[in-house]
Amino acid sequence: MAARPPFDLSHAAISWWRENGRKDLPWQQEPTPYRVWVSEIMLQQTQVRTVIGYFDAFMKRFPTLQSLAEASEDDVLHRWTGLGYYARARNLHKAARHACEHFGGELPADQAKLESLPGIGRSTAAAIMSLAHQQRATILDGNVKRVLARFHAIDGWPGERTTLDTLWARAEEHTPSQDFRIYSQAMMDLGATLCTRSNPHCLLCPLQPGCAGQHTPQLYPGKKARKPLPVRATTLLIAVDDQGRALLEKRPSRGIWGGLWSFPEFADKSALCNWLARNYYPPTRDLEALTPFRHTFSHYHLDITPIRADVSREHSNAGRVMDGDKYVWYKHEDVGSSPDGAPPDGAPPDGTPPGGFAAPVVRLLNQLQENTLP
DNA sequence: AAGGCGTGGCC
DNA sequence: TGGCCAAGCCT
Repeated sequence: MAARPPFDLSHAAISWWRENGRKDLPWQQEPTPYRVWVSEIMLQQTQVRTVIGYFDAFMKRFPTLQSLAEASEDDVLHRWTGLGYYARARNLHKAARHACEHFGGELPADQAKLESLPGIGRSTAAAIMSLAHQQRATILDGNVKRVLARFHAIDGWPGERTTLDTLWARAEEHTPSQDFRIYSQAMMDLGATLCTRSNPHCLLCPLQPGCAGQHTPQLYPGKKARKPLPVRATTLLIAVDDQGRALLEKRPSRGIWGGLWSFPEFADKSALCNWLARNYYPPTRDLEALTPFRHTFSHYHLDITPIRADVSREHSNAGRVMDGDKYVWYKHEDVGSSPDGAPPDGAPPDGTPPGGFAAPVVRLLNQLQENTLP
């Protein structure tokens, strides 16, 4: 079998850009170091559409590096209003003054010197070097990270040192020695228009033939590793009356399942038993815990132990429990096969709660209905 | 090195 | 619908 020649990423990206790239952005006209610099700062964590509304006005007010340096910080911040990340504007102003003071009023064509200016990091410095000074330099912004992470199927979150190092290494390797200016712009355009975070257009992508992530783009770049969620435990009382109704409790509006209907919740079995004995006669037989199961929230796992207790409402001293606004005896065959969604109005204490159910409660109610509680 | 910084768009 | 993310950098 003949070895396939390695896919030439930069060549493919450059060819694509010549045909399909963006060439009419405001900062691409007269790409002077100053204009490229201002645009790159504005574009940090900010989408092109938003920046377009600010760039020309800013450049009109501060047409040169000198004019920016001579302006007051307040004036600069004023022109930045609405763009967000205002430290960018303060740094821009500081850097302009520094450049006037120490770099002869010009932005240096030197990556290290650029990076010494406040607000200019490795990638922004490279963008200025490449796009404005026409020197070979490697950028790695969010677009390029996404493109390269997919192209090389690089696992891991780019916020991690090792992942970031890998991405920089790949980025350096791909940077051509010719047309690096076009290459830089092409990679950003690919990330912004085709290799988007969601719904990338792989079929239109010039890198698709060599892309290791083309079938699973959603895996890249990797997401931040979540530290393992804490585990909490709770106990739910499934009190069932002689007609098969279950006691539900309306939860307080704050906290988990706020305002939803749930089974009465207790810290543990003994708290549950105390409550049961206080409000009903002690159950006729020992309470057996049902099979515990896990419900996961965004911020913790909740291990739920349901405990069923058959109670007789004839023999209850439940007057203080039976607050119709907070408790209801519920049988969901009265309303339908599933308690999903908002049940129709019902009159407590017998009937249907006028609100939603906590998710695990739906599961338990269905099992109760089908008599399949484990 | 993890978190803060702003606003707008996405599903 | 609210969490996640976007042409990052600084501390």
